[in-house]
Amino acid sequence: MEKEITIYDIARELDLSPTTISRALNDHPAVNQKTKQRISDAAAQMGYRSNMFASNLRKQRTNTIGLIVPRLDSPFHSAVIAGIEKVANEEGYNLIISQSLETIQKEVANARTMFDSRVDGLLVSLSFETENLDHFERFFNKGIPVIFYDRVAEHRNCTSIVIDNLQAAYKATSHLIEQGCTNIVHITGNLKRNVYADRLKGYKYALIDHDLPFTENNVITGQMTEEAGKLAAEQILAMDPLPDGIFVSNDTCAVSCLKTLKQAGVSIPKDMAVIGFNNDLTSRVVEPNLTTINYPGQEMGEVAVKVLLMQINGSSEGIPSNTINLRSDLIIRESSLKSKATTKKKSVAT
Amino acid sequence: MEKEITIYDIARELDLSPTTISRALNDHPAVNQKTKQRISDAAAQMGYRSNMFASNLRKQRTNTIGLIVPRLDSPFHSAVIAGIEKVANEEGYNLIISQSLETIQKEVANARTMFDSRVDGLLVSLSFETENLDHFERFFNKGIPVIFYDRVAEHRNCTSIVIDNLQAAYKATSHLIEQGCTNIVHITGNLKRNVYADRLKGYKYALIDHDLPFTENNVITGQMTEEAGKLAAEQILAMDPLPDGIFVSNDTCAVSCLKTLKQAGVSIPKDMAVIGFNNDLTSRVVEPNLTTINYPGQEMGEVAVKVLLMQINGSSEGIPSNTINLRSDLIIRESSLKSKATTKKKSVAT
DNA sequence: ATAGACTCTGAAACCGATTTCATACATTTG
DNA sequence: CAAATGTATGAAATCGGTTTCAGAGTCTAT
Repeated sequence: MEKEITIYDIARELDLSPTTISRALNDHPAVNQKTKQRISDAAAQMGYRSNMFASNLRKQRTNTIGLIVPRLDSPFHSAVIAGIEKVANEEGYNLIISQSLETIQKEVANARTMFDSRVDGLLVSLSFETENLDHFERFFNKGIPVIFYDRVAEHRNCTSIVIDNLQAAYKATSHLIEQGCTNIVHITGNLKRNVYADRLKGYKYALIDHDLPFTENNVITGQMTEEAGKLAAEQILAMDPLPDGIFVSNDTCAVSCLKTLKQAGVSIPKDMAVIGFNNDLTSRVVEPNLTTINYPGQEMGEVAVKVLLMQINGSSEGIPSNTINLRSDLIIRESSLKSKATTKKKSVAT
Repeated sequence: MEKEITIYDIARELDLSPTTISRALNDHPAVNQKTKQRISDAAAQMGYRSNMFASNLRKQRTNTIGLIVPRLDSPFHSAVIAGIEKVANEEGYNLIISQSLETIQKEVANARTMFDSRVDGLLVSLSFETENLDHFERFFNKGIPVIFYDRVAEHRNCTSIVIDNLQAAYKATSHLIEQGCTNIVHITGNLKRNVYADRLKGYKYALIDHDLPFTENNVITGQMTEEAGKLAAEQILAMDPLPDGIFVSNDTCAVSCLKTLKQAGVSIPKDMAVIGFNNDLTSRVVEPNLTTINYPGQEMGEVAVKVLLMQINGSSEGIPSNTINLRSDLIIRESSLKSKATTKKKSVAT
């Protein structure tokens, strides 16, 4: 186990050329079956392992995909990463991960590192601050596939993986309206990001379609953190009249908001019905249990890698699709049920 | 941006040898300062980027560290990974991540991939199933540093990063006893893993030191998942007499157990006081809020990488320490307060 | 003045796999 | 039977940095 075995050692051992060894190990058709078997056996017996660097250097390919996420310590992104790792691993690809911590500066630096690491493809979920895609230009120029998921941006030759945020928000808001809410507040994140912009639209269209007025004053934007939920609750408590429904763009924030409202003596859902987004564990823990949108994180990760690998291997010819929509569900729990209807599950996207 | 620039291109441009270019870019002392500056300027201007594969191939070093975790979608491991990524990134190291999904079979496969990827060092938190360290032998043999964190195992030349699980569990259990509990159940995970074995010991010693009997029947082992918490609660409800305190080895499981007990009509903390472990978000959401051990995940990740990098760079000579203990705190909340003491924070480890 | 030390630069070998081009031999076809 | 086709293998160039060894030029000390 001391010295590394190379194809030259195997070649010497079997009295063949390195060329043939290389071809045999790559299952090249121009090598005799019996020879292949001999070589394969010898390689295993000698404890040979391919040197990826020599191989990559020559092939100009790395078998590595890069991933840039806003935060690693988020339930949603953890689920996505778990899905990504699973598929990448199965397909024999390495995964390099880095986080932007929601800043454009780190996102740019990460993109550069990924580029220098010569990843074969890149998966990205954008930071709050990102305004444009200049830092990915080099990838586009070199034809390295880039796929955006969840927090996406439009680009001529990039595929995006999302859920139908507009429709999900529309259903959530409509559900509140059906429960009798007429004055609904929406708490959401940075509207530069499609996920929040689309949810706002869904909220707005639902109001309009049900002949309820839409007003900017009922939209609170923030960081969507635990802290932000608390602040939003305080803002809500200062409203006059008080709203009777709240639709929040993520569960962490929704739960913290709900808790703060409760502490202030608001009865949920009687005084105010609340809906979150993501179906995190906390949505099932908080009391009352939180109505929310089930967001298929793991599946989103798996799909993203699969599509990326197809693009890397050039086998995505027939599939021009620029945006892939995953299904999401409205999960109705106590926090939104003003009427005593039985809990049910509604499917809202394609 | 089409063709890649190499040091040969720069050499030709400046009428120097590739040798000098290489040395200059690596800040080798034997190159004149002015020459270095010229080269550095030209490199920047020409858009040069080093080819890591050529470099790695020659240097037999990869600037990459590997990470094997049980699950990527766990709040604790997410925090650790965030810490690891932060430091690794700052120090210019790439990170390759894979998950064992708690199986020995995947852990072995992951270790092999990491080895073939020639990582410079490896960080590992063991799976439930792992019995021995045979799959890391090749790393030991080649002198590639391996560091275990959280779920660790003893090995002559491996450093471990942990918290003092025994002491934390001892304090948690003692706190329950101080609150008047005399019949305490302990819910924990696979006792092959140090974290669970040590917590069991801490629980046991606390009982003994307070002259309370220890009995196997009060120890429930399981998968520590949401589901496992529910099952444990059912098992507890079938006990006669019912216990008056429960110490659970993680928050997810504790919360689910607490919820199930509440639904069955048990009053928390009056009938049963409950303590968890980890200080996950859910511990602050559940009602009553869960007393728990604060577990410094992010810090653990940061320390683990720092120590690993010291070992990689051979600068850890003076530091023989084989185990590094991080501080943890008992965070007292409502779920354990039978008496109406004010909430306080106790520090329990060094 | 000259050996010895010091500073800076370059030629060429090297890391280990892949790939192009050539070739030797066997087999098939007209 | 000669030409064409197919099969199996190898020599050598290549990917792009790094490193060893040698050497040229400059400076210090005896």
